[in-house]
Amino acid sequence: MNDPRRKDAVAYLLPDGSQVDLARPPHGESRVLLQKDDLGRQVLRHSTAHVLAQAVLSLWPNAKYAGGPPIQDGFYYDFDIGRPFTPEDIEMIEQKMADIVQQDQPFTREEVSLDQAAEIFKDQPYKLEWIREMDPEAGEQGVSGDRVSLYRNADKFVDLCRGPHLPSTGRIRSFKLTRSSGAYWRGDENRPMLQRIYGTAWESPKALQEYLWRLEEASKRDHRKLGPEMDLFHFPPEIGSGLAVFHPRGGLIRKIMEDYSKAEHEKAGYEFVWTPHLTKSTLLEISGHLDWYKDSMYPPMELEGATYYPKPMNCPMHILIYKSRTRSYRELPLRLFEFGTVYRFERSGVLHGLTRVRGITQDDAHIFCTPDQLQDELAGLLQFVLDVLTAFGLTEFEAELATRPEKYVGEPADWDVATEALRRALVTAGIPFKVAEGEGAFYAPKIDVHIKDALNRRWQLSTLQVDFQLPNRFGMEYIAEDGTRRLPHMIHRALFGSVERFFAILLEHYAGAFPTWLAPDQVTAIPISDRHHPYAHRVAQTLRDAGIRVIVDDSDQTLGNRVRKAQTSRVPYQLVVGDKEEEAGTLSVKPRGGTERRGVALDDFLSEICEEVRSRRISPH
RNA sequence: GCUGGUGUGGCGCAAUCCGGUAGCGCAACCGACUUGUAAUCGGUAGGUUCCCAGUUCGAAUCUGGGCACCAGCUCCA
Repeated sequence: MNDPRRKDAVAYLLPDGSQVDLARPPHGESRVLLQKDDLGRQVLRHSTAHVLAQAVLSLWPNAKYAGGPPIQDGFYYDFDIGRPFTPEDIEMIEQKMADIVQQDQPFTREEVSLDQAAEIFKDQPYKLEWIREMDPEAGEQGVSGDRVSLYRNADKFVDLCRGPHLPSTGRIRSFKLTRSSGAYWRGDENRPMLQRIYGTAWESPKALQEYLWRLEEASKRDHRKLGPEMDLFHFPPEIGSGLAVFHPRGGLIRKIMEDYSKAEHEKAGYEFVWTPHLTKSTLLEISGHLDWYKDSMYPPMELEGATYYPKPMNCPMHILIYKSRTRSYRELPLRLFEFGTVYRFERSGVLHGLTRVRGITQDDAHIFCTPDQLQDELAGLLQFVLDVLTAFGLTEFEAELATRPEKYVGEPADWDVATEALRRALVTAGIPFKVAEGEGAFYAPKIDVHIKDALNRRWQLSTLQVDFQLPNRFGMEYIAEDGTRRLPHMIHRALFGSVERFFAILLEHYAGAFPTWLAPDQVTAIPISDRHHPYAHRVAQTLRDAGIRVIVDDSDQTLGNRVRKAQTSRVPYQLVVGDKEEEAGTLSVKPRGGTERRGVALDDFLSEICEEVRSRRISPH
């Protein structure tokens, strides 16, 4: 069941063209036909969640049930049965659900008063909590005033619910319970932990199979698996959770990413700075970060009467560079860039491979400008972000405009100016975006740029923030044309977000098969027999002289064995050379995932691959 | 941090429930084969069963603590 207080109610279009508000179905209409669209799926999953709760209640009559909405790809429902669910429990529940579906029980809707609802759910403390909080005046949940809607199926199960539902449980075609785990009641870590069961439901067995395939594919290309397997990086337990080491091949990919990024930043007018990894507490007191984030920072070191912290962000240090001398309006915008590694003590449970680490390298820059320059700077910056991400083969963008949170610093009027500047930049760039109310940082509103990867998963990458607070706190100024001292505006921005996270996303996006320009090994040369070793090495040297990364597999193995290894290693090109090639000075060229071409002149291949690398083409051919 | 789960040669797994000499495949190494496009054959070596305590005649297995990882919750400057 949905949290009745949800405000994101959506309308659902019935087959006859009339609209149904999911929060308030019209009188007499409690049924929606199953359709293969998002809203149809919501209704399906919502109904399946009811069946899940019904199954749990029938197996554990004393179970307390809380709520269970449809979610991306499925649904969940929270319960309290006094202990966690075991895998055997889940199997049993799934079987019970299948029975309920088989029985084709009709869903029916009714309306009762809040008092009647409280009586019906008198043994259900979680339901009662919701009922008590419903405001009869607001009429949010019920049909009107103090009335609230319930859904039953076959008099065997009743739930507080806004609906709508499928006509009957028999309409549920394909579902599967996927996992269970603890979840705090109402998402509050100070409240009891319930046991949540997750499931998925689809309009056809085929759609379910496709979904399960996607899950399997995601797990196959999981960077935590591919990374060590491809010898790119690992997390040594001796160093500690969330602290990765990059191996030569991973380090090379990282270097290529960073080199490209630096070259683009240089072209875009950035200047490169470097700042230390430790700072006295003084700096963080001025910036305010110590007040806000002390709990998620590495603890302080006391030395010679001073207190030092590993830096949790780079911004204040860049500000000190700005402040090192008087700045004129002629110098602005001043753009300071650094690959800055920062340390944050993320809680142990949130760490996740390279996507959530404790040692984070940001492609971090701070732009200081005059108020007049702000708008142009933002528009140019947003385009720069899209251009750089596009070069890495990420081409589907969406953005979020995150506005002032409940806890913030500064003047609301400044926040409004900054937010509006960001909004206009989004409109200029023409990126689809939605507003995330209250999701901004404590000191600034921001734009978050999301990309979609090859499996259609969304990742948040870049962030752009307009900050009036830190310049204030640090007393920054510039000398304006009229000779007066003015407060500069400050833009925080990162494109990759974190190099580690971006690395992981690329690894998963490409399933390890990096475009040639990023691939640590670009070519494998395979001599057919011992007598072709010299030719293979000559070919390799010619390519290397042109900057191509080549390995020669002259190991004592059969040709088939070495070809297989080259294929499974995801190297973009394999070159097989034997008598024919050596005599003619040619190659047999087989691109990763393509078909071989024999008799290719070495020079031709060389210019092809060099052009491919130069243009950063995504797939080899 | 919280709830639950997992931890066995480099990798993937078996033996764990019910305590009794830790096994298999791949990879590695050695040898033979000299190959025309996804796994040649034969042999060898490799283990503090995550760590520390405890129970026991005996612990990979049971108990306690720690570390690391996994799923989710909460958090994410």
